Amino acid sequence: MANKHSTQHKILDAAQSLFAETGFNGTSLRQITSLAEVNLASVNYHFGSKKELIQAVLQRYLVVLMPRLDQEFTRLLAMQQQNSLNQVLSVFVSPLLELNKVHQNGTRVFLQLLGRGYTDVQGHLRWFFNHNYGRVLDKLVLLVQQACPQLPASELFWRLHFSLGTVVFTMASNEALVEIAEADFDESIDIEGVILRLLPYLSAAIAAPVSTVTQFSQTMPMLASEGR
Amino acid sequence: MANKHSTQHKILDAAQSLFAETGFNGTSLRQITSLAEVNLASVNYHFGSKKELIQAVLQRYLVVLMPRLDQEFTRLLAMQQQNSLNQVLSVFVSPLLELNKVHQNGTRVFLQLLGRGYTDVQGHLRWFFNHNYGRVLDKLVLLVQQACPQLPASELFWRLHFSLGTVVFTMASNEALVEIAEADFDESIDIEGVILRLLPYLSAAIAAPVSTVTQFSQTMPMLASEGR
DNA sequence: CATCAATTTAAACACCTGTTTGAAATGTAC
DNA sequence: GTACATTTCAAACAGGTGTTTAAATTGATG
Repeated sequence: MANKHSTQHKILDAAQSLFAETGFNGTSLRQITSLAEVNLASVNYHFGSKKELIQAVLQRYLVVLMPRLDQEFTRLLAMQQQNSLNQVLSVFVSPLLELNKVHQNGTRVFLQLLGRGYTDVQGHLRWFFNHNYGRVLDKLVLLVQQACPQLPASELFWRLHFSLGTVVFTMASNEALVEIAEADFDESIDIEGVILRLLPYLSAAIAAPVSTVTQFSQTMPMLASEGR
Repeated sequence: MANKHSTQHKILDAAQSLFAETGFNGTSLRQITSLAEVNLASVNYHFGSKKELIQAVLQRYLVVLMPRLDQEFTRLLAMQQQNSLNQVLSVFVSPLLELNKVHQNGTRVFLQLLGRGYTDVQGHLRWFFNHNYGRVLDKLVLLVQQACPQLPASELFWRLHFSLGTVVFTMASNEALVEIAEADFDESIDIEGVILRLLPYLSAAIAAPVSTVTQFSQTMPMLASEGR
């Protein structure tokens, strides 16, 4: 029933590759069933609808990743001494890379899918995610707040969203970027390399000094008043 | 012919709102012509195809923005003394905000469209952009390279793309973010405020110290060898 | 007003979409 | 082997997609 060559499994495998590559909206059920070599109707038979298939594809990774993250966050929160921002962000690395045990290239595929979830218009996915895993991410916010006590809450809010954008966008366009990078710099770069390049970037960004300039109009007033 | 209520203009206006909101693939010509209150066939008559319409929507902003950026980049490159990273990034602010003269909320809409061009699978757009404006962005890379001489070229490539992701994602979800921010922190924030918050974030991120760790496997070998 | 080009229009084109149907095939238990 | 539930299958469904066609309308020029 749940063996590796069952119809369900073949559909999930085919779907995740195509979803990651061309997005949820850009992938048709016929493409999926054709790649999986199963009948078109079997998607609706086994998963109900395309929406539920999308959620099932993501759930395969989330049920592994989120408990691991929750465990790490809880561990850091229980620490006596202050955690550095680098320490907080580093706890993502190991749980993310363990997704390679779920499936070949699991880490890359999952992050790509996550990006698709934000950039494709998939309202049901956002609800699904917040409803099931919102509490885990609350712990992350708390940890970053402790690591950067000098940051006002509003500034932290924006910077965490900036960072989410960095990750999500990078993963959504991952293929293209890796292609260009390998052609231009003759470096073979995998998902692990990208994650390791992200860490110092995000650490420095989130902990950046807060700007004293609050209004552009103060420095260049002629622009701010026009055309809006 | 080119007046504000011509069929062409009405199509471009309707198209840019829908494209920004639901992406290029997620928007149908019938939605566009319905919102613009013109006949369906007029899109193909005036623009040729949907692809060319997408390019025309972006071109309206690019022909304003890119010469301005080019001019600023050239000015900075001609300077005798070294430019700081902050100075380099700051030259984006004024040209971007001037897009509000092209159209109401032009800055936000343009940045949203730019993001859609990357996340939707639009190969023709990438070609169109590189072919027409590749040389301008080469100057930017040169400027950042001069401002951060310690950064290897490949590291700089990735960080510039990370930064593009930050900007694009933030603008794509700008409406929602501003709403939450205003409700939670009682601050009124517009596109200008967001751009000003981005500057120190991106400056610190791009200039971050380069990690000495090049392979995660060096620190946790048991993970790297499994499942890939 | 007549002529000719530019534009708008409704209709149809061929193809793709997710989903449903009912019969055929397969697996399972007695 | 017979009965029953599970799964597979080809076909059709209703609706959407970008694009094309040819006729109707409009605009400008002489």
